[in-house]
This record gives sequence, structure tokens and C-alpha cells, in this order.
Amino acid sequence: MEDESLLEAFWGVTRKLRHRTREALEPWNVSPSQSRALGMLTHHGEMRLSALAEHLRIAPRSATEVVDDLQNRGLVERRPDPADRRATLVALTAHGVETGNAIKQARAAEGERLFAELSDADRTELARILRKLRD
Amino acid sequence: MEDESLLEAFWGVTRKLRHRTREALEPWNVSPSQSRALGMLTHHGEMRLSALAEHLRIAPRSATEVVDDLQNRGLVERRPDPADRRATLVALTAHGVETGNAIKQARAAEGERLFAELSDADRTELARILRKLRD
DNA sequence: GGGCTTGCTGAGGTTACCTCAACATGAGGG
DNA sequence: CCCTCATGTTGAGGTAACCTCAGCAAGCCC
Repeated sequence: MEDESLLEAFWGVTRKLRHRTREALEPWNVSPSQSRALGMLTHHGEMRLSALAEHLRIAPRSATEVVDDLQNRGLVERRPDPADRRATLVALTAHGVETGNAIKQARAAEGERLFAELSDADRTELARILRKLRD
Repeated sequence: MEDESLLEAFWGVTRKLRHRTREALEPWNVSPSQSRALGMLTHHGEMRLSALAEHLRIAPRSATEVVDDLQNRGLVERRPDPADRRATLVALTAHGVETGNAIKQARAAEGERLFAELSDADRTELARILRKLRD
């Protein structure tokens, strides 16, 4: 079946990419969930814990845990939300900003390395097709 | 950066595919790890527990667990390996064969559904590019 | 200024992995 | 033939990343 092989090829690439990304992130030794949270904060700036949970598509209680870990590593800090005293804002520390950017860089470089195997034309094609599939 | 967006698009499609696959497998309510093991046995036939572990890229001890679960559901059975009395062969039961095939079918249908959004030309292109990336 | 809602977190559970050690069996050397 | 060493599986116990549920503090509405 032609489709099964498309599916298999897709999963194959996914596995390769995931593997490489994990390797690329080793130097910082942050767990995948931590790096996702860090990425979110790097991209969107400080936000409420509940908003972070929503963006990461995890339960608020789980976000508490991730933030605890990041806080223990000195990458984020909790601040009271001036607009609502029930809420806590999660913000990157200076060290967190630095680490977040470095990780973003490393991740992009890893993508670069993988997709570099393609010609420019193929990259354009791939991007077009992927966007069609995603939407 | 153009590459970052390629990367993002790729992850986006991956998420969509994973999500849909999970939905498609709900009727059988097998866990992802169980369905992977089932798929492996459907594809390769009976094998030693250690071989199964190796194919699934998990520790032998973890394969024991997955096989326990599948056995409790009556999908596989353990048989002594006639060639080595230390080893146990894991083989699908009749019910296991049936379930394995049904799942394989459902998975393929899910792929079909996703990739059906593309033209034949795009599918061919995508397959070619993915294979290039994978190897 | 009660009564309902919302935001976070403690307690405790689940899943899918892991390592380490025990135990039985197999295989090679003297 | 026995001894040592390697191999295949599993019990015990651990971990990461989630979860739900209940509780507490703070806001919101009439």
C-alpha cells in the first residue's frame, strides 16, 4: 500500500528528528517538558501559570511541577500577578532568558542540519506540503 | 528563519498525526506501547521476548511487562523456545492476529485520511523527500 | 457580606519506562 | 565432566511526566 509507506516514512523522519533534538539538548540537561516550558516563555514572555498550562496542553497542576523544577534551577521566578492576587506570574530570570535562547538556537541548528540534506527546491516543496497537511 | 518554520510545520503535522492515530485506536483500547508490540508481532510473527524488546527499542524487562498485559488480554501467548530452554517465544493468539490486523488497517486508514488532502503529485513528492530525509 | 467561581497546590494515583540482582540454562576450556 | 562465564527472563523497586480530587485563598455578584 502506497499510503502505509508514506506513513512509515513520515514516522521514520519524526523518530530521527526527535532523537537528534534530544541529543542537541543534552548539554543543558533539561527534560523535554522543561524545555517546552522554557521555549514557551522565551517565545511569549511571562504569563500566568494557568496560561502556561494551557499553552503546553497540560493540567494546571502539572504546570506547577514543571515551574517548580525550573525555579529550582534558577531559570524562572514566580511573581504575584498585580492584576489578581490569586494568580502567579511565571517569568524567566536572566539565566533563563540566556538558556532559553541558547536552546532555541540549538533546536534551529538541529533542524538546519537535518533539512540541509535537501535542495532548496525540495525544502520549499516540503514546507508547502506540510503546511497543507497541518491546516 | 525559514528552517525554523519548516521544523515547526513538521512538528505540527506530527502532532496532528499522533492525535488522530490515538483516536483511531481507541475502539480497541490498547495502550500505545501495546499496539506497537502487537504491530511488531503482526509484521514479523512470533519471536523471543528479547528480540521483541530489541525491535521496540526498550529494555527486556519492559518487554516482559508489555507481554504480560497482552497476555492478560488474551492477545498473545508465551511458549517455550524449543531451541533454547531459557528463552520464551511470544506468539499472537487467534484473537491477537485478528486484533493486530484490524489495528493495522485502522492505522493505514488514518494515514489515508490525512494524506488524502494532497494531490497524487504531492504525495509522490512528499514520499520522495521524506525518504531522503530518513536515510 | 454570604455564596459561587477561579487560581494554585498538597496528596496520591497511573503509565511506561528504567536498573539491578536472582535464577535457570547454555557453552567453552581444561 | 565440571567449572566458569555468558545469556534470557523476571521480581523488586525506582523515576518522569502526566493525571484527578480536594482544599485554601482571593475575586465577583447581588
